[in-house]
Amino acid sequence: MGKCEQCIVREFSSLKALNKDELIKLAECKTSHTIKKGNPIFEEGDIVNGVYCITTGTCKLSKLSANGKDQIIKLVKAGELLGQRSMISDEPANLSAVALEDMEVCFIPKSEVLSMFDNNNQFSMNMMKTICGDLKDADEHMISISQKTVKERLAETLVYLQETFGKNEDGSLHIQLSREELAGMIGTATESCIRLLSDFNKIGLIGLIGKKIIIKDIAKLKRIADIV
Amino acid sequence: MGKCEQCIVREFSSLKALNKDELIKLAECKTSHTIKKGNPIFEEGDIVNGVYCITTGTCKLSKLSANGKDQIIKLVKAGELLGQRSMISDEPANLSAVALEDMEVCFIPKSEVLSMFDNNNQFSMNMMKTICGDLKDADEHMISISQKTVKERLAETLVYLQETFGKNEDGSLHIQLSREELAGMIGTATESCIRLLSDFNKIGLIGLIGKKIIIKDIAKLKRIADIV
DNA sequence: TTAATAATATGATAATTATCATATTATTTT
DNA sequence: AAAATAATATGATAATTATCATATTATTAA
Repeated sequence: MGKCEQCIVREFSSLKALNKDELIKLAECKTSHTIKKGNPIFEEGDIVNGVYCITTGTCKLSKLSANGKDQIIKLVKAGELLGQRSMISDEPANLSAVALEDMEVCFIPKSEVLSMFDNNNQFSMNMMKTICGDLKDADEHMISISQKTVKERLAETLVYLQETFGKNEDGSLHIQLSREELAGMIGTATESCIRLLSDFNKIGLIGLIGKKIIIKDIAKLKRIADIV
Repeated sequence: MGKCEQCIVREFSSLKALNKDELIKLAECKTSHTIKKGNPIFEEGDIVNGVYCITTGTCKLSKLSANGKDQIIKLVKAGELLGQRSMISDEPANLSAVALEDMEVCFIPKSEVLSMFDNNNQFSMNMMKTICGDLKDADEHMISISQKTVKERLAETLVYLQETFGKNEDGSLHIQLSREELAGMIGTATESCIRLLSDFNKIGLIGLIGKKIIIKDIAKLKRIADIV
């Protein structure tokens, strides 16, 4: 059982408000889990009786729609918490969380989170701020889907992926998404996504080496995305 | 200065957790305001140093995009609170709130809300749940925009408007939105929205009397919207 | 390694939606 | 009430995007 005190990722989430005693208590009740790439942490409809703290790896939060398309709502990375919304709302999960790479997560039971809410106002406030941030992001994502073209959204998403998850030594995007997943993020058909990537490749904005994507002209991508 | 104790709308928001003493204290620090139809309660970029409790009327939360289109994120009605997100995030408002009809609102200063957070856990929890609900709605709205056609979204929105805001004696939707605003809600061009309303009218799903919209076949609208 | 399967790519086409033009009808102002 | 303005309506067309078909290339399983 790892010590939460020595875990650096907690500094990046609401958990940073916890004091030494709270961290010791947390270390005793949390459970650690390994999730292999492609496997779910939880799925739509599951009762999520606590929150997951991501130690390593990244996952997608997505929802499968009637027509079989998987819309990706958000990517969640190490340091962030997962499942707060369902836990707080006392509702089954609205979205599925699936690992995009091998992950390590710690599960913190609901009773523990609620007791931290009671005893640590800063923790509650942090959690509220996080959820408010998610809400703002969701609103902006909505406007983006509604008012930007697929091309603009693809450009925007490529920039986001590089700036949020970085790149490998060869310059390619570190986070590995299939074309289908990328399409699911920007809300379009897989073929449309592939076609536009091809276009971006032809005009030298990006490079495509197998499934890898290398951003070559981020300034121009930003201009296309209209990120001012 | 009205007494919050005797105000029924508080029962419909997070404020329902407040006890008698808290309500008396609230009545002393709140300020009441009248907002005429079409006027803003706050605008994008404003610092919202508290929350508004809506006593009467409905407003739209929207964001003006670069191309001049006003995307409506959400309608907020009597009994609900307004401005929590900005207040909690300590950020300027991300959206504008504009009255769709004459409104009465009470402004509760931030200091008061924070003190209620500190002293009343149920209030904090209610507020969290509300924001989580908003987040869920935003996610679902996003998926709807991304995966449904304009026709499906229009049907969905008409059903929502009737079920949420009711209808007048003549059967027309009680909430009065211009075609432009309706288009802004479903994320399409005004002309497209008008054209589809025309189509719905021709096949008898709705009636159009001037600007008024009368839902004639809600079951079929639901089927089109794919609300199961 | 070879076969089987899945992912990526591209062409052809259809469907959806936006845009521009222009009526028509309301609403407001003078 | 008449003129001016704004909102609603509809046609014509262009642009965007989805869908279906079919290669081509990777990846996995046998």
